[in-house]
Amino acid sequence: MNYRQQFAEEIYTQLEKKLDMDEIIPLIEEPKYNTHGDLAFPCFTLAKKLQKAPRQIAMELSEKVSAPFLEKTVAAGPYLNGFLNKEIVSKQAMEHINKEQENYGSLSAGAEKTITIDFSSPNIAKPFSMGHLRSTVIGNALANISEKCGYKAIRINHLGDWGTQFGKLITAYQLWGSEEKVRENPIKELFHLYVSFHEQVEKQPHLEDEARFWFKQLESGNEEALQLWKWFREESLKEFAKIYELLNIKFDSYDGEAFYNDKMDDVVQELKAKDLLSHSDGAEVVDLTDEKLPPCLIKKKDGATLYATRDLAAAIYRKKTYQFDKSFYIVGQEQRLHFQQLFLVLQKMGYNWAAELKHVPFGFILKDGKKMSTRKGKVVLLEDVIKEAINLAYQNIEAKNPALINKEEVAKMVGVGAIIFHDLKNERQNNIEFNLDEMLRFEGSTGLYVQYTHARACSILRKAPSENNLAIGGLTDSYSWPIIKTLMDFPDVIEKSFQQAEASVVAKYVLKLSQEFNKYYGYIKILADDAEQSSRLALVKSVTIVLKEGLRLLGIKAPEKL
RNA sequence: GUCCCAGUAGCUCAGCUGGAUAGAGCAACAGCCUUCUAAGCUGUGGGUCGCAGGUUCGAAUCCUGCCUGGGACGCCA
Repeated sequence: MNYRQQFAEEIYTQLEKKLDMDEIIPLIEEPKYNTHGDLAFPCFTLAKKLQKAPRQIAMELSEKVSAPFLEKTVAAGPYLNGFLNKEIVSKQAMEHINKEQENYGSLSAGAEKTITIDFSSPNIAKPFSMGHLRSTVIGNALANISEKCGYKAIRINHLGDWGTQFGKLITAYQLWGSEEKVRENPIKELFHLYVSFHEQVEKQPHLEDEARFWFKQLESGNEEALQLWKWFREESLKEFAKIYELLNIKFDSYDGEAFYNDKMDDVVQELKAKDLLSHSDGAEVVDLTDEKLPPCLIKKKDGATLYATRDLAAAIYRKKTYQFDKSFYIVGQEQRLHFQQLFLVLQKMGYNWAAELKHVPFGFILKDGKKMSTRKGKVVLLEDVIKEAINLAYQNIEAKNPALINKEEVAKMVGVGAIIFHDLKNERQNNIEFNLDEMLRFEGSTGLYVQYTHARACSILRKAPSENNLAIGGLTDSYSWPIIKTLMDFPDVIEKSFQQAEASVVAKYVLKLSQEFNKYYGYIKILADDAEQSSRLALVKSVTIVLKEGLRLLGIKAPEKL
């Protein structure tokens, strides 16, 4: 079904080996304008080799190249353009998709391989911010896409459940906290305490010492501190679980920072044994001047470890535990340097598998062009945003289709879908200006647009005479053709999105397919009772299969009725 | 100061590993529901692709410099 490859082969034989297949394949492109056909081969590179004008080469090739899957080849200036045989190609494509169903587009590149994906990783006792949403949504989509490529994906939520902020929190709790309030609304109350601490510390600097003291107590196993920490952690996890439930995301591991506390000593010892540690201003570091990077800090002056130490321990532990072939870290772009350092240190330790570690950075969510500040408590709560989206979706359903049976359920799919899609439709590196109105928009290039298209298509299938036993024939009209071609692109889209670790590739794809289908829907009466009806229905069915699967990869549900 | 990311229509963004005439959505305006879900479709207007060089048969795309915005740069994560 790979016509690009076949087209290249035809050219290859006709060229009598003047160019290798490896040289021809990347040259083949899709013409920008459909009047130019489906495949194009520019002859510029050949012109030099053959000492002939590109136009002439194209002309000569057009007379020679032919194959059953090609309707014709035409020389258009320096290009050799190939037109696919719509009858044969469309029949094959639709038969294939309807046979494979949701497995269409699955790849085997990752078969027998494992990938760990570190994502979401919220901080305990702090609200789930919009920034964490990005990591969560991108990571989940990439995990799904990895699985589609054949990998076994391990979803790891590397919780921020350790660190000096707990000293601050315990201090604040003992001064101003109440058990009752925390139980009532854990995250809000804990976050309130955290914010209060930062407010008060300006007037009472000794609070910092108090916080340090309590963190020290925590580290050395003080029972009181430990009990509080455990409690805060549990309450926070309960809150996060609500959000993951709404987003329909599950993890294989919640081993966060605290989990590695007892595993860092070994790492430090190993670094010492391998003679990688050096002293600098009282701290212990791995020097990276050869790599033109600032040194990687391993231990503070006071002997405490740092996040680099923790991440080293985590990487080594994960390699041992999961035997991964690849490992992704879905973490904001501001931590680029940290991951560069981390991977280099692992290399220096002799771990060649460090080459398979990949930081997948993403842009900020900005408020008025600036990074949102969490310390001052000015944060938009994700849970509120999701609830608002669901609520709005519900109102829309009430207005447009009040007879719908399971309105609450569908509203949830639509509202959550809107938020996920809004995040995934653009390249992850772009910064996003926080804009609630835009997130909750339900027209144009949105998740709903895709869901709506899917529901429309499903509606047609419900009305079709008999959905089963479709006698699929080829479709040759110009309205179905772009859909067929886009449907055929799906496997390539999966591959590309995985290689680039870019879920937006899939999001853009489902938008494009939806757009083409909606045009078709407008022009063609699908249920018209004529000889091609079953073929058209096969096309509609193919579209629903691919849209549903594409949305699933992004983490979005595709209701059959809207 | 050094390094990283970005700069394309009024706004938000596409543009595949260089290829033919620069593409969507939103916003504006004009149309399309007795007929498969109008949360849709069709049409119109709107561009010195940040600036200046360079490489090439060919540059929005690659290289260099500059400008603008954001970020990172040792004891937070």
